[in-house]
Amino acid sequence: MSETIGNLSRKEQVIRKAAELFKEKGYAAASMRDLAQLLGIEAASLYSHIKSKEEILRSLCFDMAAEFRKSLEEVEKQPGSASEKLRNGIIGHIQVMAKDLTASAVFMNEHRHLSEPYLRDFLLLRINYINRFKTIIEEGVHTGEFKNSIDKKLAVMTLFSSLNWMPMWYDPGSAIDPQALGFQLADMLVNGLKKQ
Amino acid sequence: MSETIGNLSRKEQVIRKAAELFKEKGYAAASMRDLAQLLGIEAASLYSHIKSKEEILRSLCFDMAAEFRKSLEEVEKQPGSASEKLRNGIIGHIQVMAKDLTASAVFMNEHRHLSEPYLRDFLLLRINYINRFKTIIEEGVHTGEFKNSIDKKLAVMTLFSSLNWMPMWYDPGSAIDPQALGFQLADMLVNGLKKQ
DNA sequence: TATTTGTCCTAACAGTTGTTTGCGAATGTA
DNA sequence: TACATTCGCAAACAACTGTTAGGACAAATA
Repeated sequence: MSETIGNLSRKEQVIRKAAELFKEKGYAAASMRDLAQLLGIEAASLYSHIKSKEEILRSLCFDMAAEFRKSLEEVEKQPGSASEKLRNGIIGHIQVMAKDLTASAVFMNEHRHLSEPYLRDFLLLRINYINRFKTIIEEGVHTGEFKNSIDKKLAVMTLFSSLNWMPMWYDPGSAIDPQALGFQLADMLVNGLKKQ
Repeated sequence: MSETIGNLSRKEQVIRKAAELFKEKGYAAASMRDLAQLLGIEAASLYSHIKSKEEILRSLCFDMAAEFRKSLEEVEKQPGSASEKLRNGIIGHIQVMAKDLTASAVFMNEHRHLSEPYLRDFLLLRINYINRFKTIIEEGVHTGEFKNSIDKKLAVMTLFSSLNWMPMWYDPGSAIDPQALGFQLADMLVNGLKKQ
């Protein structure tokens, strides 16, 4: 048994479908009966695979968080100027998202429905990640690469806003592929829209 | 009757508090009993002032939409280069948001819970607004002010992502005031982080 | 004074929520 | 063959959902 259709265990199938549902309707508005119906089973049967609705959300949020963290660590290892690091950080972030747009959307929009103490843990991971980007920006301001006229909190928040909304509008079947998207996004944020 | 504490009718008080609640917990997770408790009354009493939960959401979303529209129309009237128009559009958008950060957050995050046909209407207003910004960007590319290397959809979506997340992190009591925020945001998006 | 309007109440409704229990059937392993 | 595991079901649970009905009291209006 344990058919692992397409290399996915039944539990993984449940979590995947849940991610789609959470993305579409939002965590709170998505019921376990909705989810069961999408999988062609009864709601009670879900509990053969998962412990609770929130366990699904937790696994989606924390798995994504781990991916982001891994990506940033790679970037930090490599030497280079602040703009190069920032550029690589942006590209890495986009690539992680592009690997699972659905989970990314849930990660971004639904994490607030985590209960304590998970919510606290999640937010700590998040602020740590953001602060490491902020450090890169501060480094760039310090070396004179970046303007010092811009508020650093504003800069880093604007950066993450741009990145984190990508899963909401990006169509993976479109002309621009994830890598090119990362390149262009990095260019736009670092160099701006204007010709120089 | 009709005490209008602080110039707000009871209905307006209900809608305001609802906005706070919707922002904090999300529309779907916020119950009418939660809202009633915040106002110190029973859930049933809310219905003396409003027709339904969704009516509150509708009024929040469409009132904000009208403000954004009004602001953009002002900008379009005035002559100037594409970067000037874009800059003014950004500053206007930020100012509208800053006037009501709570309603702005709801407008942005909770509009999807509108039922048809309101959702459709809302999305039409939104795409129209976005397209008018896109036109400004295209104009800038055409006149050679902006790079033509950047995908226009990407550019406009990145712009809106940055703008729309502002209510999530901006602290109105902070050092940077809404106008300076608009200036800096416009500068960052048009000219980038890098020194020129 | 009489009447309307605004505001809130208790009680209740029908439906939905996440989840548990106990069971059965099929599949894989010994 | 015997056994364990996986996967699913029906039925039920207590709690919660948005909302309605019908009434009470006070302030504003006539």
